[in-house]
Amino acid sequence: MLEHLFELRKKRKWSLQETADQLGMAKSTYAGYESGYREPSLQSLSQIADLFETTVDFIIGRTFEEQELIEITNLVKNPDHRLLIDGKPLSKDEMIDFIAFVRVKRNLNKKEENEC
Amino acid sequence: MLEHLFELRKKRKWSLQETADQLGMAKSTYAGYESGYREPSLQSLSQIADLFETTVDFIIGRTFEEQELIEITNLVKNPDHRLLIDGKPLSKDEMIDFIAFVRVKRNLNKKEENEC
DNA sequence: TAAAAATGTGCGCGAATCGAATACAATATC
DNA sequence: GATATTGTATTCGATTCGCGCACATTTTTA
Repeated sequence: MLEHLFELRKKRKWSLQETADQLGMAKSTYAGYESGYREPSLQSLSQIADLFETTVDFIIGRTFEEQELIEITNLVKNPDHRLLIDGKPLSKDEMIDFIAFVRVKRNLNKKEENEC
Repeated sequence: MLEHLFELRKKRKWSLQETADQLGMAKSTYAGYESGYREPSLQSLSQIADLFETTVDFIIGRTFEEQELIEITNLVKNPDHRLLIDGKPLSKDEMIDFIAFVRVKRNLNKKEENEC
C-alpha cells in the first residue's frame, strides 16, 4: 500500500532514522510503514506527505505519477484544475493569452536554432 | 479530519446505510468516520475516495477544494505538478516568463480601472 | 392518524492494530 | 579490526477498530 515511501526516501538519500527523526517518531515505527508491517494514522500520513512534498494519494498508490501532468490547453474547456498566480485564479482569457505567448516563444526559439 | 465526507454524501443524497452498503461495511462503522469517532484503514479510505470519485487528499482535508488549486509561483521551486502546453512540459524559464507576463498584464488592467 | 420503516447517534465488547522499545545481523566508517 | 550506523524483525502494553445493538427522531406507508 505504501510502496512509494521507499523510493521517496531513497531519492533524498535519507536513512530510516533520519526520516523518523524529522517526523518525530521511532525508527521502527516509520520502518513498519515502509515494509508494509503497519499503517500510519491519517495524521501521520499527512505529515509524511508534507515531509516528502507530495500527496497522500501518491503515497498510498492511488496515482501512478508523483508529478501529475496537466495539459493547460485542456483546462480552458475542461477546468478540472485551478491554476493560481499570486493566489488569484487564472482566468480563461489569461490562459488563452498564455498559450499563445508560449507557442510564439517556442516558434521563435525554433527559428533561431535553424538559422545557426 | 474527515469533515468532507458529510458534504460528499449529502451532495449525493445518500443515507448512512446506503453509503455503508455500497462500501460493504456496517452503518455504524461508516458513521464513525463521518462523526470523527473513528478513522478508516487506508484501504477503506481509498475505497471511499473511489465511491465519491474524489481524492484521499480532499477527504482528509489536505486540499481545500475538490477542484484542486495549483499555485504556479510555487511550482517553480516545488514542482509537484507538471504543466504542459501542446503536450510539451513547461520549462522553469517559461513559467517564470509567464508569471511576469500575467503580473504585468494584471497591473495594466488595474491602472486602466483607476484612470476611469 | 396510527403503525411501520428508516435515519442518525452513541455506547460496549472482543479482536485487531498501533507505536515504541529492544535485539540483532549486515554494512559502513574510521 | 573496532565502532557506529543501517535495516529488519519481534515483543509488549495501550490504543483503536469494526460491528452489533439500543434508542430517539424523522419519514413513509397503510
